[in-house]
Amino acid sequence: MLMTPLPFDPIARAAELWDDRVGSATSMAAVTSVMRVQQIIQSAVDAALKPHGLTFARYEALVLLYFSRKGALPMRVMGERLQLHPTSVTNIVDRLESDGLVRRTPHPTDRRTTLVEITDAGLQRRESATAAVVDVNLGLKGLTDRQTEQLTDLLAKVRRASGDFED
Amino acid sequence: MLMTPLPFDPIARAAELWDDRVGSATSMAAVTSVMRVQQIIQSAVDAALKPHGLTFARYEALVLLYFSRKGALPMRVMGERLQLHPTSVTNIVDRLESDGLVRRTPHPTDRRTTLVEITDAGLQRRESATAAVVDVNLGLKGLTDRQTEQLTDLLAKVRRASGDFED
DNA sequence: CAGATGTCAGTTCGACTGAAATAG
DNA sequence: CCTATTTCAGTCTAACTGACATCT
Repeated sequence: MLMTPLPFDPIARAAELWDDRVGSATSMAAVTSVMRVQQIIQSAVDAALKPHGLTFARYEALVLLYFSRKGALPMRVMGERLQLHPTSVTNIVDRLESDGLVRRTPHPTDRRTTLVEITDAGLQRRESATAAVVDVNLGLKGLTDRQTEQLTDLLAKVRRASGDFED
Repeated sequence: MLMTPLPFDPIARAAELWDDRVGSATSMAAVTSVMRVQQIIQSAVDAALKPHGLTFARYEALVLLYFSRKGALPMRVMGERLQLHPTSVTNIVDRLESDGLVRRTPHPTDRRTTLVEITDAGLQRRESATAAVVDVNLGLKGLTDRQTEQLTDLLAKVRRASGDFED
């Protein structure tokens, strides 16, 4: 969607009002900022992936399989890693499979579980799509490498405190 | 959705693999972190708002009107501020209006534009919902006030560089 | 006339709930 | 019997496209 920039920072302005009327604006501003930056990244990445016939969710699934030791994972594990609802995993794998990027395989020992394996076409698609995504990542403009690491660290603290991971 | 934490930081681990195989992992890790934290916040806020019959998008619209000088704004301005597609504004206002939280009014001079005005019920709903949201904001745990401000500042740099606002 | 504003119809996406089938 | 894994049917949200009516 085409978006013309506002002539001021709407989050900073909302924070002033919030502080006046509600109090504790610092965390509200941070929350709103995260939501907004996610929106910016999501639309940039989706636009970059569109020519490759992928959404960000499907691209993430493809990358997860690519990174896995055997190029294959159980559906349940995919849901765990990507923090997806089981039915969302089914949905996403359905679409990847109908595009031939992924293949369902029976698990050798546990007949309940379905293995999802990335195909050669999937590997190729991941590669071409990644080039597009990297351009956008580098489009995390405005930050030095040092600041980018700071951002990741701060967000990791939030994630850990929210039970996203342990250790 | 119920989520058990992973025993490691999946983003840090992915960054190692990414670095090995793709390069430039720092911005990839930051991007993934933003996406993940947004997901955490979104589901926490949605859960907090559900008893109040609001989604985050509708709550944001309510707050925007509450903050506006006259408690009323044209649809187009709402879309601009909330970065929403015109049809999404129509959709969201439709639902708020059918819940009696908002009212469509003709613009006094420009007959093309529709003003959206927050009702008394809307003001009350915003107030009760805000209590729930503030609890979640304070649930941006793991960060000191100083770190929260740092986070907002870093994200503001990204937003500015992406043309989210000027000045 | 061109441009702005809002709506409508219809599609896509992904999260969700509840239920079921199958297997451990 | 109870639990785990996946799927299916259907709902809900919100973004999007394209078309349109209305108005400046």
